[in-house]
Amino acid sequence: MPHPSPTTGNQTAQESNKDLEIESIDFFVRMMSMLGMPRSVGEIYGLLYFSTTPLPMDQIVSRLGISLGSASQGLKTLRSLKAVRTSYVPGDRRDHYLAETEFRRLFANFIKEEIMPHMESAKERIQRMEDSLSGTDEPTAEFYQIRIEKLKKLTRAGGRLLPALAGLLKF
Amino acid sequence: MPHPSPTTGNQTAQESNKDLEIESIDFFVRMMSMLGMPRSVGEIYGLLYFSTTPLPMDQIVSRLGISLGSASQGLKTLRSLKAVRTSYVPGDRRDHYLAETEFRRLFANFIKEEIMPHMESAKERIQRMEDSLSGTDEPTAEFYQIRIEKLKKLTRAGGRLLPALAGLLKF
DNA sequence: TGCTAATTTCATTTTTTTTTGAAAACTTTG
DNA sequence: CAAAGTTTTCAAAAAAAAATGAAATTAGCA
Repeated sequence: MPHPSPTTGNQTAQESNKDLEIESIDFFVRMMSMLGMPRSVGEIYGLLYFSTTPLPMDQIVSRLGISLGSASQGLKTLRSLKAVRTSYVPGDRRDHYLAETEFRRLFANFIKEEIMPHMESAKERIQRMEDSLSGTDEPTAEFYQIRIEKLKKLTRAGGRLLPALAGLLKF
Repeated sequence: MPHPSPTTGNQTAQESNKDLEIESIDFFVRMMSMLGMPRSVGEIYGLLYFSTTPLPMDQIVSRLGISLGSASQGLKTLRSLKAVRTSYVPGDRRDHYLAETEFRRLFANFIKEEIMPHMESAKERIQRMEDSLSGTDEPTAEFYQIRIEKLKKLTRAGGRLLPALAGLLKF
């Protein structure tokens, strides 16, 4: 089973603990998929999470057996979530990636980037509901108004609670 | 545009406010999809949410233009989330569905049913990580131990916070 | 500046998820 | 208990999402 260190001769630390790595990848693949992220994103983060050294993309590709495209795309996603960052390695032209492991920050970022924008458009949609209701004076108008009010409360609660969530995480 | 009441002659209240209905469906389709639910589930809930009367499945089918299979499957999902319930309508053999609108309860249920089971298996996976680490005495063992500890804290925090979340929703 | 390694992009393919629709399984009632 | 109405199930089709890989782009270095 040939698995030589592709460019740099640096692999000793990661060579062992294959089991750990596998469990980690498994763990994050599931975790990420709960958050609606594709498999490859979980795999990459899981690999980096237990890596003692920053890894260049081509090592991520060869170790995970995924394509260059997936790796590039996945790293882009992880970067935008601030879940990985690059670290400079002298004498190596490639970017080396490192997992960001402060979950509180990661979580806060996820909510801000992925959830809150939806809350905004939800509010607009509710506004449109009210507009479509105004001018109606049928007997059921009150029923609709109550339902709309519930949605408002829901989005209001969400809009306040979600950003506060990360702060509640007492890691 | 033929749209006769299929079996019962009861449609007056819903006939109007098509706009409201459309916005509602749109709203819940997006909301549900954020929670990983298929489109049809959001459509059904969105329709029922602004319906002044309980609706039988065949009306859900014809109003949304989805298949019987989707409707049956979607209602099953919504039932299991306690997001809809059936109400008895005298002289009608069909089940009539009603949206459950207490979001706090819905949310609590969602967390219990859809999220917590994953937390459990996450804990098992972390346990396996620790097992695979024991017996190693390489210099990097401490690094791994710290990472594992972080995961433990994460799942612990999640396991406590998530169930408490619904309680925090001050609707 | 020109050359090459590294990375990104994106049309295509593959995989996964969702929907459909028709058959099977119930259920009520005449 | 049969017939008609209702609901569920599930194999197949359709749609959506993700992965691939090769071409295009970018960036580092001589």
